[in-house]
Amino acid sequence: MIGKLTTMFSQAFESCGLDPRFSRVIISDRPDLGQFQCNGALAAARAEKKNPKAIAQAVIEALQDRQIFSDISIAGAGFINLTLTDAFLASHMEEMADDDRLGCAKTSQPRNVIIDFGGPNVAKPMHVGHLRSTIIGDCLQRLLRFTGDNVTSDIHLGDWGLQMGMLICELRRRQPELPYFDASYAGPYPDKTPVSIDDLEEMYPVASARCKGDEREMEAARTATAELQQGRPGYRALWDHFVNVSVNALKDDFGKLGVSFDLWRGESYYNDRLPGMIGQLKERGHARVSDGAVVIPVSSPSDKKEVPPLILEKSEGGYLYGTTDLATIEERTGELHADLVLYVVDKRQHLHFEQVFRAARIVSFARKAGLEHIAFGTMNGPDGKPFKTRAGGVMKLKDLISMVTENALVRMRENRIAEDFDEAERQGIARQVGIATLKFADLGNHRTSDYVFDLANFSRFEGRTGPYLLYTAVRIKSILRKAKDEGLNPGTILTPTVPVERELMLNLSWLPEKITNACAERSPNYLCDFVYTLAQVFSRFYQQCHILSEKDPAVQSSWLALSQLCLSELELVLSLLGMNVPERM
RNA sequence: GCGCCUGUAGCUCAGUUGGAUAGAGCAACUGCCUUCUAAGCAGUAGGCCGUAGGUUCGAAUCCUACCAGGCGCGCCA
Repeated sequence: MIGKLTTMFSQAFESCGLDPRFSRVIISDRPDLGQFQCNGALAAARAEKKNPKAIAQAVIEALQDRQIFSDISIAGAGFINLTLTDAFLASHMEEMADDDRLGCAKTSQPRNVIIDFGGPNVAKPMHVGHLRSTIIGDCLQRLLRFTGDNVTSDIHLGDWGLQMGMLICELRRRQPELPYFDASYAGPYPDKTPVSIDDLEEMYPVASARCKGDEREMEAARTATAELQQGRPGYRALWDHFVNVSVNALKDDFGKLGVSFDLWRGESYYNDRLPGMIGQLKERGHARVSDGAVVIPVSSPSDKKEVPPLILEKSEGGYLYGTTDLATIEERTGELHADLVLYVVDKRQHLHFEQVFRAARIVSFARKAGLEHIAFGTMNGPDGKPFKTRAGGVMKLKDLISMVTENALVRMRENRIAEDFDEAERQGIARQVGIATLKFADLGNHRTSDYVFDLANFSRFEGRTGPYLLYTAVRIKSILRKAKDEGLNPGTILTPTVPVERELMLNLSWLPEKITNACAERSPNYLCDFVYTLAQVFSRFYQQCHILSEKDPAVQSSWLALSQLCLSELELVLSLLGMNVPERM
């Protein structure tokens, strides 16, 4: 709808000899004065040094199809307020309801987009810190796919860094007799893993602390990492076990969140191309040796701050994650033909991406592709510091999910919801409610702002929450089901009979632009805002217009159609946010 | 030290490219379930948008300075 109106205004601006970029129509923030507004006359007046009211007047007169408006007026300094006729609004609803994409066009120029998110590490359990990257990234892949881009998601597993060396050393300390550590052993190595996921999760913090506290241990870990990266067979065999065990556990976690990836590549995937890449970059004069390390200088004279070079190879021979990141870009823009690569990563890593992106451009790996760091804020505890559990550790994602699911079950029992459903269905509903609580609490915040991780936020069922949205959608499903049982079906959408119905129609008409906007800004919270407002308006409509007992059959079938459209929008947006609506609850 | 980010109701946060009277939710208070699920709806109250200047017809939004907090700054990821 906004698109339609903006197009009309663009033409009007142009025919008045004005720049059409001023013509944007927006949702009115003075609903008492109009449903939509165009403030472009004010901006154009400044550019043209003319009277804004006169420009507004001229634009209005140049407008085609004015019969769709019941009111066009100029107010204040030159605001143009617009109100649609009820007839046009209703016919627009019909149009949306008839379209299986609800009026949301697919892009005519699909891009190859790669989204890199999740970012879990081998041997480290997924914790609440991974939540944001995962659900923001997943939302973006759903969104861009819906708008027509060709999206590939890649988990980019952290399977190749120093933590691997630490783990190798830690296991060697504990079980030195294993064949993996014997350099003279010729194989074959055992098929059975020497460690479980629980072992790994327990070992990593111990190993990490030991290395931090002891320079010799750290040195040993670095050496082991370098040997692994150079292909020492025993270490590679051991590493395979670490990775397999971790990936199985990760698939389980991501499965619970309803998140999937097209590619499960890790840093190790690029290992073989690193030496060649570095050699080539040295030859081409982009990389040079500095303090024993191989680096690409990326600073530029216009920098306000000092930008350190990107280190490709450490002085003792190991690679860093920037090295694989650079190789990854070469592959993504080359073999994978990416037009756009999104990195959904904590904003504290901003400088790192600045370095990597600059390096990629300097060495021409970026080609014409856009490289974007989709930064998000840090998750803090109530004390403003990174979140810790009461015991002082980080909370595992697995435990958080069980907690929200359990909370949902408790609430269902209290409210006597789903009492007569079978156990499996009740569990299913609790899971969906739990996940919706979690995702909405997170996605509802603006991406870049830090936020306080408060367990209460993830256990709330009233107000602006995921469960409220599911509840609203489920109530609509229930009405439609009952209507169907009585032989009542959605029909033609008629002009509104009460103000709240008109308001519902207006909100429904905003969907396509809200989606476009969320995409353009890579901001899931715009979708959250929209879907919450829509649910609120529907709830008011639901309160005021009793559908099943409506006497006038034409009005009743119109209301059913409107409810159906509302449900379709809710389900669409919730699915983009990664939430499923139960059939009943 | 340099750089980046944040500061909006008691609390948690929106505010979509400078617009008219700054919005939600939670918490508080008042009403509404013998009609579609009360995880709901209606209403009351709550603000010097960190502070001070500046640009503009117009600023929470842009610029400058200051205050407060967070984060980052060459061989971790």
